[in-house]
Amino acid sequence: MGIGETMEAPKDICNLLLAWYAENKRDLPWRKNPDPYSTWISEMMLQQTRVETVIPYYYRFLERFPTVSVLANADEEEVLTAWKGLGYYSRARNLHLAAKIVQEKYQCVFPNSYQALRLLPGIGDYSAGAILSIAFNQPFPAVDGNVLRVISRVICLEGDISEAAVKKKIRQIVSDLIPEGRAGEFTQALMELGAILCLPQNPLCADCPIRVYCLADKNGRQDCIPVRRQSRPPANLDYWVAVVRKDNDILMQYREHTGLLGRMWGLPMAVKNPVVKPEKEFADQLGLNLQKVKSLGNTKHVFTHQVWNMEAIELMPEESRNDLPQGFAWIPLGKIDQIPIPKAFQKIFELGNYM
DNA sequence: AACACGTGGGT
DNA sequence: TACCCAAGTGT
Repeated sequence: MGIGETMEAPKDICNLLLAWYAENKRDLPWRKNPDPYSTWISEMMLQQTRVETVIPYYYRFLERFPTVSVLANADEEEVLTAWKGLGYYSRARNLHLAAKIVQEKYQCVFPNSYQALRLLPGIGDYSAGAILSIAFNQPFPAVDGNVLRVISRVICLEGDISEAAVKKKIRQIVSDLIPEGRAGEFTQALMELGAILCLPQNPLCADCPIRVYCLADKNGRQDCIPVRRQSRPPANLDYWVAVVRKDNDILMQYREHTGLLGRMWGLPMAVKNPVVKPEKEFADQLGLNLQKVKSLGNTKHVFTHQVWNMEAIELMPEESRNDLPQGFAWIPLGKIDQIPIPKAFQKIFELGNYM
């Protein structure tokens, strides 16, 4: 800093960041009118999900559920159907539940305090900070993956960012940085920097507005930071998936309450077993005599912690019976896009050209 | 603290 | 290909 520079670093960082943001921010739909409801919806959708993925869901969702009241009074199944394909379906259930709470407890006026927001299901520390700063311009830090990356690089922090103590430290730093009266812009500027310049791999440091303040860049550590403990490799599972077809109906299963894809509609599955034929396995499971029509081929679906290697088998019931075991139902092909079916099973339908 | 919880895009 | 990891939360 030269003589006559009275600006302190924190303030300078904020000014550079805000000026850069004003020039370079993306034109995102939820930035048009950051009211509490639409900010909340966008934040729930954006959890662990890319902006480009969220955009079409965001438009459709707000069109169908334009207010807290409409959302609160909708059927859960319709909310889940609107969420279909986005993943992490507990977000949709929590969203629906939270809307009911906002309606009952706050007469549909979205709460604007940290304590009240944190009590709503689906709103954790990050989302509370994001909603308070973006929708209410209150000086709360919102520390997401972007901010963790930006700040850990700026201070050249070599500690593991998945540790609570490290997150806490970064939250404090961000909190101290928030400029007076500009919390919303600042939150978004920090995240935007992480999203478009301070990238996980090959950050574009040459274009960074706060490069002069970045200690990782100064030390040549920008490619090593942030440090994150590596996750356990996913388990590999081999399944048969049954497509039992009766005229235009497909036999589907409402999945059990808990666990992966719980309370979503799926297809009957069985762990592959080399000493049993799939038609026999599914016949036992479904209480139907089944005939194998053909194998529809294999497809893979990757979750964070599991990989499903699926062989889809088309089967035909040998007799027409209507008493199915608990949780199973015949669903007309044309109705399938109106019920919540996760991507893993959508892939099976595509494999067999059913849709 | 560590893991479950979806999906997709980038390298 | 395989791996990383994304505007995280709940348990």
